[in-house]
Amino acid sequence: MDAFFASIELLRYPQLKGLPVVIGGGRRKVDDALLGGQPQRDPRFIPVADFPLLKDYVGRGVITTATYAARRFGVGSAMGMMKAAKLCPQAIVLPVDFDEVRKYSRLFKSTILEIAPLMEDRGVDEVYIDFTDVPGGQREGGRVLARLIQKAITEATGLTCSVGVAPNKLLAKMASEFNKPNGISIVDEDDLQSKIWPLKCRKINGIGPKADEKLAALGIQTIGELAALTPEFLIQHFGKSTGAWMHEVARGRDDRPVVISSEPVSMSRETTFERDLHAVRDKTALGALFTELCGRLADDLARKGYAAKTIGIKLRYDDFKIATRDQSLVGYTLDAKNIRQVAGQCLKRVPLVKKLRLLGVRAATLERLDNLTKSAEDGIFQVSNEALDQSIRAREAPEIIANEGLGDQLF
DNA sequence: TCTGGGGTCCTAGGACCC
DNA sequence: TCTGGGGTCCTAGGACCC
Repeated sequence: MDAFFASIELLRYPQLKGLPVVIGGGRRKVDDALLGGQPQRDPRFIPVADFPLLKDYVGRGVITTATYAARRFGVGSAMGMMKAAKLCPQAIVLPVDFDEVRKYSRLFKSTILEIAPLMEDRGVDEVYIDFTDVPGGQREGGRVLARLIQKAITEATGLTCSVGVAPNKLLAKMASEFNKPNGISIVDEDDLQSKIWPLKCRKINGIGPKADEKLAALGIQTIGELAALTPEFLIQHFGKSTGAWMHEVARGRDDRPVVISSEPVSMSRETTFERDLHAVRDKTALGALFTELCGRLADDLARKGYAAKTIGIKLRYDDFKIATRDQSLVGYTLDAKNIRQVAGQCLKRVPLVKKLRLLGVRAATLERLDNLTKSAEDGIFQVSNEALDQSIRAREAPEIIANEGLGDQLF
């Protein structure tokens, strides 16, 4: 979907069309009292001058999406708001409306499914579609069906999307970037040298900042240059798995299937504080936030029908270093109090000297509640709170307390 | 006043088991 | 006085993606 979060807001506030708008923000939201909470005011007629500007934004948020007008100023996804404000102070800033995003996400996906049933979900605004066997899917190399899908999505949502058509997911993903917004791009094996090899390695889905930096240090900038390297050389520098993979993708080869359904692996809740917190000085606030996160995680598990065998925590310190700890239980839980208790044990094992910027709680090794019926016949069971307590007690006396006893005082 | 939140997958060492 | 070869599970960290 093109500039998904921003485009959704433009449906609500069409008067902002063509203007630089950024969506995002952290805990300290823009003053949206003006925009939300006033149902009597028709959003379409709120004067542009009444919208909050990026230059007035205060807080730690990042940009989720920028309209194409804002992108011209160098503003883009994942950029800190403060940095963006310097580049484009006059941009209008709006918070993410997650309910609305979910609504449109479901809408465009169900529209696709009516046309092509083999769809892989890749997040709120992206999917892979296998239309090998969709009737008419091969006409004009796929262009006819791509157009049909675009049209159906726009009719259903008022939003545009860009489609890449290719023999595999790797190339389709790259192709989808070629003609944004509202574009279609068709790439096949014959286009490898002309369309793929001139691209930067970073355009490969799976090569991020670290791998790109390493490649650059080896003098490799483009996918064509990557393709010229031997598998032995790549394996020597990137390891057996990554090296062999790089050799394949540089040739446009990818045999991953389109996966139409999958089970979640983990669920988590985390929050970045408005200001860095100290474990001792801010222990009341921290404790309350911690309990709140555990409660929200428990709600998520219950709503989606899962229990977890592993509970973990995540901290980000003021220097941006991350620490994680986790603990597996004898059984499965989705109880907020259990989660809070186990997560509290994890917290005792991590140094709490530096100030904290972020705190998170994670549930992993998930099992569907349907598979956890009380009967032990299938060998899986919902553990009782008593058994869970035992499991927790058996693991007390944490190995490292760099800050002797501090965790105990706190949690 | 730089730098969100929710995910997946991989690696690597150690425990433990057969 | 030298010490297998699987396998699984647990834990911590890190790269990457949307």
